[in-house]
Amino acid sequence: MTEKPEEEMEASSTVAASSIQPPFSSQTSSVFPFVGDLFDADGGDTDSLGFLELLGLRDLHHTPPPLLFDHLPPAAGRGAEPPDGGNIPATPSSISTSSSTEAATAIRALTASPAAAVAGDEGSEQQQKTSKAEEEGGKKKGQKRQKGPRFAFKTRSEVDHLEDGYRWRKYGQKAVKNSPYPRSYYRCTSATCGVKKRVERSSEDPAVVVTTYEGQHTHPSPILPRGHAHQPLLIPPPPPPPIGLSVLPSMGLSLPILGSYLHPSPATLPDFRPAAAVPPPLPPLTHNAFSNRTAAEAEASSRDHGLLQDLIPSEIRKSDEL
DNA sequence: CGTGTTTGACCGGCGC
DNA sequence: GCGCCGGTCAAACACG
Repeated sequence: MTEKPEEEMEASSTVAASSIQPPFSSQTSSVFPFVGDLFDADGGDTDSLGFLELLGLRDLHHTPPPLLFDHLPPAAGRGAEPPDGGNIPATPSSISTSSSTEAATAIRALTASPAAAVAGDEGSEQQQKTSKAEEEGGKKKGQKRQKGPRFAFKTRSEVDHLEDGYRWRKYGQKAVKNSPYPRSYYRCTSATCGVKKRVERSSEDPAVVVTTYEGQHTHPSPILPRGHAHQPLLIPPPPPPPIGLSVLPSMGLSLPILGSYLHPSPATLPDFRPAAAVPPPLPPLTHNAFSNRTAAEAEASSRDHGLLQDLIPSEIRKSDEL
């Protein structure tokens, strides 16, 4: 409720996220659809490409892919309203185990308003504390404390907290009004990273987890979860995501990647555009996607494509290369 | 012992 | 000004 204004703002600026059907089979439905409109703001040529285009999957987009969102109940997460929580479903293991079939994830990328984007910085860590200073220093009371870029997306998963390659520390949990499910607050464990994320289940559809990322990772390499160290998560050095540009990995990226996007170095955010600037979180990769390739293989490819290969099936990659 | 989770309290923003 | 609510802190606890 109180967040409505904020969210509405985001919603208006971000528009509904269009989901793209993953090139992968339904199994890898964990791919996320990115918000086309959102990124559309960036360039006019992005017809229905949106995020994917940014990711460089233009070829894939040439065919308007069905929106995953369509699968989600309109009301899920308050429907049009951007749910506050959005997390990146990045837990390959979780996804693969829990929702290989219902891994369908819809992403809703939300970005803070331009002002927010500008104001938002990695300092989100102490947003609360700093927010005060900010408000006093420059912001007005009427303005809600704006944080760094935010994007939220929905994921169908049994697990609330999806692994995205980064390590998160839970620092709070609160019951949310109008929702039987509590909202969990996570913060990147990296001392220098102030990225936060909120995770909550949709009251409309318990199967849907809404994850909201806030801020950008300042560290290039995501940390693999302890228990998942053996997982073939490829985390190539974060390709400096040209914000507001066009090269964002689209689907297929593992959460780790997502993290990278979240972490475009502050230096690259000079003129950060709210919607187009922030790449939406990547969809939780399905382990399946990885399983198809060997780590070595992926690694090799990662050199060329960075993270995309992880997500994109070789077939698709081929087309991409072509 | 280090790391992460749980949980109640506290703080601040916002609407009435 | 008051109350509600979201968000965060921090101590206690659990686990490997």
